[in-house]
Amino acid sequence: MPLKNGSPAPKSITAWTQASWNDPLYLLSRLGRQCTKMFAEALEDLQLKPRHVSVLRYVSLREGASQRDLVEGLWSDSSSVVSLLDYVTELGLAERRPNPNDRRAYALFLTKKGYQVLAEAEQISERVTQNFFSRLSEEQLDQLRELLQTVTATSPDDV
Amino acid sequence: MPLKNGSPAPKSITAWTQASWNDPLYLLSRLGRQCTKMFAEALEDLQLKPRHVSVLRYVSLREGASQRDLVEGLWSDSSSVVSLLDYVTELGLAERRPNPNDRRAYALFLTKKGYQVLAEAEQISERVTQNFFSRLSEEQLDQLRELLQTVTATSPDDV
DNA sequence: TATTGTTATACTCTATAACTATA
DNA sequence: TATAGTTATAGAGTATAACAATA
Repeated sequence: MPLKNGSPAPKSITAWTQASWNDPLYLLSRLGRQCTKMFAEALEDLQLKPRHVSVLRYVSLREGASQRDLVEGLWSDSSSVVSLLDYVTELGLAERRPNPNDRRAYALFLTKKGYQVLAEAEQISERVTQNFFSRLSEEQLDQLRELLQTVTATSPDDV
Repeated sequence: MPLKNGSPAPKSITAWTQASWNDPLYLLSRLGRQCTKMFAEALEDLQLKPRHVSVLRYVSLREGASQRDLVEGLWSDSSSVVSLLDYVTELGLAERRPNPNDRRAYALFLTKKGYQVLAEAEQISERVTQNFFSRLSEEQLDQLRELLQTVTATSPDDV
């Protein structure tokens, strides 16, 4: 039986899911966890988690960034960033170099291997994206992306 | 500077966010965590977490359900369901009654207070929804809901 | 006095496996 | 032999506060 908003829930969906079927908060929360999990599984061969890919991405786009920059960029906290960087550094993907202008801070760089692994991770990301959103047409995926961008840009915490 | 797909990233967005600005996987994952956190904070006065609201919702729509039903419906596992139910039961919101047809299983019900608190939680959910998606028009929110429904219905794990 | 990075710690969530009582 | 529920436990993720070195 169709509900007030949106499409009727497919038969395969459980009664519970029907209850939350029109709740965008629930849908977003659930899909967020689900796609993170899927991405994490696809990354296993690279010994990386999605958060590590975020670190590599960030550093690749802002060579010489400090850990403080990472904290703000990753929507994270300083102690988490320490261990994320410890990890990718141990894998030989990133380096902490001294910052000549501020002896407290590091200047972060990817190694050659770091760039290679990041490229592989990005390919995996695209594969997972195609898989996860396979039921959407290209136009619909563009639409979804734009809507999510709009919400992201204006969420209370902001970015 | 506009990127290949989607809208250009707003000025307030950090360089890092620009990097992930067109990655629907990242957007979904980030917004999912963010809205869950926001909902959790709004629920503090009721002493509930989002997962507890899911439990109440589920039981309210399937009176007499077993814990096993909850496990499947909540995309969870049996031990988590035990503690979630312990919690809402201690708050006097739900009851475990014996199932007359199967002495291994419970039949779950909400108390009168459970229904009242669920109603309050649903109001809070609507408030958070309005707030979180405030930049979307009603039509856009409907669009987003339909897109998320489409993705949900067909994700590999399925429901 | 404020900031960068580190360590220690604790709390929540999630996942697993072993167990009981019933079927 | 399989299923409903429980317990114990361990791992990941997150958050906080205290601290050292430097600004």
